[in-house]
Order: sequence, then structure tokens, then C-alpha cells
Amino acid sequence: MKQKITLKHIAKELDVSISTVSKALKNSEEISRDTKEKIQAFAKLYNYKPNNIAISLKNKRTKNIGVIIPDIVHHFFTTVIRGVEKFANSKGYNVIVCLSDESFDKEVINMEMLANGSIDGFIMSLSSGTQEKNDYNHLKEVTEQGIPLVLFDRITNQVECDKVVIDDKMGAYLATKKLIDQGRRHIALITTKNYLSVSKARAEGYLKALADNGLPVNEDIILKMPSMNIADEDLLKSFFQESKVDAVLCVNEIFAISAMRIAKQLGVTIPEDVCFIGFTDGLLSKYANPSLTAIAQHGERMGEISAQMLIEKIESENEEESYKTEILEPTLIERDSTIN
Amino acid sequence: MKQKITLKHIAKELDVSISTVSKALKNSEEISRDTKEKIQAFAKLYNYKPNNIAISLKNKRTKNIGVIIPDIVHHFFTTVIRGVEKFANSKGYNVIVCLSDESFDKEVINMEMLANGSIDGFIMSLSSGTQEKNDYNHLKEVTEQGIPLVLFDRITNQVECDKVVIDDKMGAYLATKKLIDQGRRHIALITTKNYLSVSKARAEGYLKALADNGLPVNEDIILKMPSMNIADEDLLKSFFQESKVDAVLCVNEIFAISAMRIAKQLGVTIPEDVCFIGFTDGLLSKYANPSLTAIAQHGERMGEISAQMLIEKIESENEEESYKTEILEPTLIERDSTIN
DNA sequence: TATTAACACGAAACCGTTTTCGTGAATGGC
DNA sequence: GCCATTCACGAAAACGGTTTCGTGTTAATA
Repeated sequence: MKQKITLKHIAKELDVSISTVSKALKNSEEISRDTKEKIQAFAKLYNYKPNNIAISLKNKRTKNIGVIIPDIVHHFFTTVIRGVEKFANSKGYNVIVCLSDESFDKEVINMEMLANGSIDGFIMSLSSGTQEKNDYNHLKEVTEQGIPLVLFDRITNQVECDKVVIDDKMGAYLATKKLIDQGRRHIALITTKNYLSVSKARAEGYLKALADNGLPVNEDIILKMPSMNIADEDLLKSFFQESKVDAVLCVNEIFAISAMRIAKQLGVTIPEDVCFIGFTDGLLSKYANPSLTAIAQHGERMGEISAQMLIEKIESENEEESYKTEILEPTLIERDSTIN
Repeated sequence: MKQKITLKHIAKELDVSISTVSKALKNSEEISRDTKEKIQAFAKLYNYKPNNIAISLKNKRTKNIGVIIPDIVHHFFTTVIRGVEKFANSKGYNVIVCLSDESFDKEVINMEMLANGSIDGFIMSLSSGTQEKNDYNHLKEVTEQGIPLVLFDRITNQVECDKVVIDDKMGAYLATKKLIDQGRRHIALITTKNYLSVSKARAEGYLKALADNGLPVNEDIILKMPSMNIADEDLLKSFFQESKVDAVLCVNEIFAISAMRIAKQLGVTIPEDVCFIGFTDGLLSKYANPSLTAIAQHGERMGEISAQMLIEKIESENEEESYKTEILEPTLIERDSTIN
């Protein structure tokens, strides 16, 4: 096992001072050409690489960014991470990923772990626990310390920082409008409990589209699922048996896929009898049968933009506090679960 | 913006030395009770937290582990990360995730970035580029420096280190055996080019099952897809038109789902006419129509074990080089794409 | 020849901790 | 009242770099 070589080793070996070695390796003008060549050759031979930790301590810059997300086994979040990674790596940053597991406590613990020098800034999406509890002190503490923070997708207006979202309301509006234009009049909404910011915005878009087109709101066909990661199949079954609907908008893929399956079992033909549109254009939508028309959330783009905003803040000299909210436009990806 | 407080600040403020503060906060016996209480109260008031970077430099321990995977928008890898996160976090470690994007060069760059002090050890799965190139010098360099390394799933026997895999050969054997037991005689294998270690192992299991049951190998029904992330649909179509098969084993979910779709389009009924089994029991398998019988790879467990092995190596005192290979048993998850 | 400037390098501080060792003061024993 | 402990704390080195400033040597200038 060969030990990592340090400046001190090189200095001792070549009988010069540590500062000379440091400067020589940076090609400083101060050092004579002979000495530089000698030192550089030696360093290369022994594959010298400066120690990141020491540099971080000196510069007070880690070149790490912390990403805290609720869940990683989730297509949307992984695409965001990919976007973050891509941009961050191109700027020489590493990405530390922490999972809050939808829990407020874990979110706090993770932030505290990273906030003590491990990272230069945060990119995060709020856990449902945090949104439910409505407590954002851990975020405020971090921003007060001057650590840049970018919130994406699941955000709050109670914290001042940069934000990146897609226009969820518009997405739901687009989808609902599409269904209305196809002549659908009894459009169901399958969503979660209301504390998630995105669910709320999507419901608003749905309601606005109905209102703009003179359609009544029927509370009986707005179905709220108890969990967000899995659909309650019994609930869906009784729903489709009892309610007469000709279209369904779901706030996520899982709900949409499950709903389609149950509907098919009950003899419904898709899209003729009932059309389906889901949020989050992931693998499931693409490979569903019939394939699912979906609102694309552009996760990778979101990740890239988040990383870009964060790194700009990190590397900007001035202290002026100005925060932007970037709003991405959702896209309707038409597939076989709607007509045309 | 309140600056982070350091030992030095506390020391100056309370008019004691830095070492006294450090000891007091560690509840050292050396310091009098009065002084300790005073210092601890002050530290708590100003929410003092030691700087991780400084501690890392001092201890030569970062409490970070680096995970390098080929792709993150991939169910299996995300489950592994979740497992790693879970175990690592419970031991106070953070996880730095890097994506090699299936590229040898990126894998090398990522390793070098992290190997200079940023992490205490690596967990990784080889990129296809690396396996194709068959060059593992970057791994060897890292292990020679004494940095612990755990390889999972996509491994190589050319590097001495701890490894975690599932028994891919056994998985394929199990699946093929299952199909044979159901009376299937013309069992196709849909796989990738052979350089991926896992594909190779799975092909072996398939062949062994055929041989053990006296069935001939028909090269015409072993289909090799050009890409591993997406199925070539034209290839699949002509395959199902030309070959008469009564069962299909696929080395991943995407291939299986795509194959089922094409088959259905050609009038095949599943599972009566043709049975399907896929590798990687992910969301697609679960939500497919019909749902897909699959070989579960237990990604999360793999992640946990990898993290455990790595952290044991990191924290073990002795230098003795002994490496284990942990082999997990795959499980057949029966669903509607096979009979029973 | 004396002064000065350029050159090439080293000493030391610094980043924020931990930890070893030393030391002055208070206490105890005789 | 003297010596040896114990107590409570500080000084300083160390981790591995970067950077400012100082300095001895040489060469150019007056």
C-alpha cells in the first residue's frame, strides 16, 4: 500500500520548502524554470494530487452540493438528480444525496449534518412531513447562515430563496382542457390529501379549467388517496362502480396506471369510454397499456436549472439578496389513453 | 447573516484558550465544572457546531462514502442507493453519488475526484464502457492507496476487493426451470451483447437449465439487443413473426415489457401462448399488463450489505487483506405473465 | 564602488479542529 | 515552612494545503 504523497514529502525529498513546491506546482512566476521542472516531474512521477479536504478548509469551499429529496426510488426525483449531477459535474462539483424519506425529522437531521461545512449549498424538495407540519425553521437557519438554497418542485413561500417549479396549475389546466375539448364532461380528479403543494396547485388548475368552460364541479368525482406512493385499489374499484365518469386526471403515474387497470377490469374501454391523463411522464406512462397521456415535468431540466442557480449563488461575490423563482412550462405528451 | 461560530470565537469571547473550549465541549475531566458549564452554555446559545472539514482534516476521516453507478434513472440502482443511504446514515456517513453514465472515462474522472480525500471508501457498479474496455487500473490504484472498495452487481474478478452480487446464473436457471416445468420447450432469451458480466451469467443459467433438462439450444431464439436501455422494436417484431417460441426470458424489464407488447400486437395471448419472465423486479413488472413474473434482485438489501462491508473495512484497525464476496439469492416473483 | 532592482526562494500565518505536553497555582503532608 | 501532588488550564504541533511577506543573492545602474 503506497501512501498518498503530500507537499511535505516532495519538499523534503527535493530539499526545498513546502511553499516552493506549492508554487512550482501552480506554475508560479516566482519559481525558476529549473526548479519548477524538477518539482513538476517529481510530482507527476509520484502521482501527486492535492488533498481536497485541506483545500476545502483553506478556501472555505468544498465544491460539494447537498441534494435532499424525499425519495429516490421515484422516477421524477432521479431525473432531477441526473440533471443536477450533469451540471454540477461540469462545474467541478460533487453531489451529496440525502433522503428525507418524507420525514420532517430526517430532513432536519440531514440538513444539520451537511450544514457544518460539508457542502457549499443545498438543493432540495420538501418532504411531505415537512409540508404537513408546515415548519421551515431548519431552512431558515441555513439561509441565515448564508448557505445558498434552491428549492424545487415541492416548495414553500415561507422561505426566501431561489425556487424552481413547473407550473403545476397550468399542467392540470392543459390536461383538463384537453379532455373537455374532446367532449368529456364528467372529468374525475384522483389526487392526494391536500397538504402537498403540488397536489394543491394541480387541483386548482383542474378547477379553473372546469370553471372557464362552464362545467360544474362535482365533489363526488374528486377522489383523495390516503397514500401517495400506492393507490388504494378498493377505493378505485368502488369509485368506478359508483361514479359515471368519462375522463380521469391523476396527479401521478401510479394512480393513473392503477386506475386504468381497475377500469379495464370493470369492462371500460380506454380511451373510448374513459380517457386518462397522468402527471409525471415516467417509464410507467410510456410502457403502460394503453400508453398513458401525461404531463411531462421535465425533471432533468429542473435539476440542471436548480444546479445552475445554486452554483451562481455560491460563486457570486456580492451579498445582495435577490431571489428568483423559475417556472417551467409543463408539456402534454399525447399517447393512447386519450383520443387522437 | 450570522457567521458560523468557531472555537476561536468562543475562546476570545470567554477569555479562555481554544484548547480549553475544545476540551470543555467534550466534557473533558481536565476542565473544572464551572468553566465547562460556562462554555457549554455559551456554545449552546450560539448554536456552535464543529466544522466537519476541519475534523476531517485532523482525523483523516471524512465520514463520506462515494457511490459510483452507471445510471440513476434505473429502478435497480436507485433501490441500491436507498439501501446504502439507509445503512450509511445509521452509522453517521453521508453518501456522495456520482454517475458514470456507462462511460469508462467518466468513471475514471469521478473516482479521481473523490479519491483525493473526499471519501473514506467506494461502493460501485461497473459501467458498461469499463466492462467492454476491460481496463480496471483506476480501481487498482484506489485499492493500492488503501481506500476500501466494494463492487456490486456489475463486478470483475480482476480486482481484489469485497463484492456483492446476486447469483444471476441461478436466477436465470430458476426462471428457465420454471418455464420448462410448465411444459415450455421453445424458450427464447432476450439479452444484450455479451460483455456485461450480468448478461453473461444470466445466459449461462439459461443454458444450464436447458442442458439439465435435455433441451437443445436454439441459437435462433437467442436475441441480442444493441442497446440495454431500450428495446429495438423492429427486431422484436420480426423475431416474433419468424420464430415459434412458447416462452421468453428477458435480462431486464424493459425488454420484457416491450416484448410483451409486440407479442400482444401480433395476436399472442399471455401467458397461454407465450409465457414471459423478466429480470429486475421493478415498478414496470408490477404494473405491467399482464403483470410480469420477475426475478427479484433485492437491490436494497444489496445496498445495505455493500455499505456494511465497506464501513467495516473503513473502521477496522487491522491491515490484513481479506476479501469476501457476498452472493445473494434471487427470488422468483410469480405474476400473471406465467401460468399459476 | 555604492545603490538598487530583480530574482528565487523560505518563514510563517492561516483555515478549524484535536491532543500532547508543560506550567503556575493551590493543596496536601510532614 | 518546604516539597510533592493534584488541579485547571494554555501553548503548540499537527492535519495539508495557500499565500503574504521578508530576505539573501545576483545583476544592473549611477
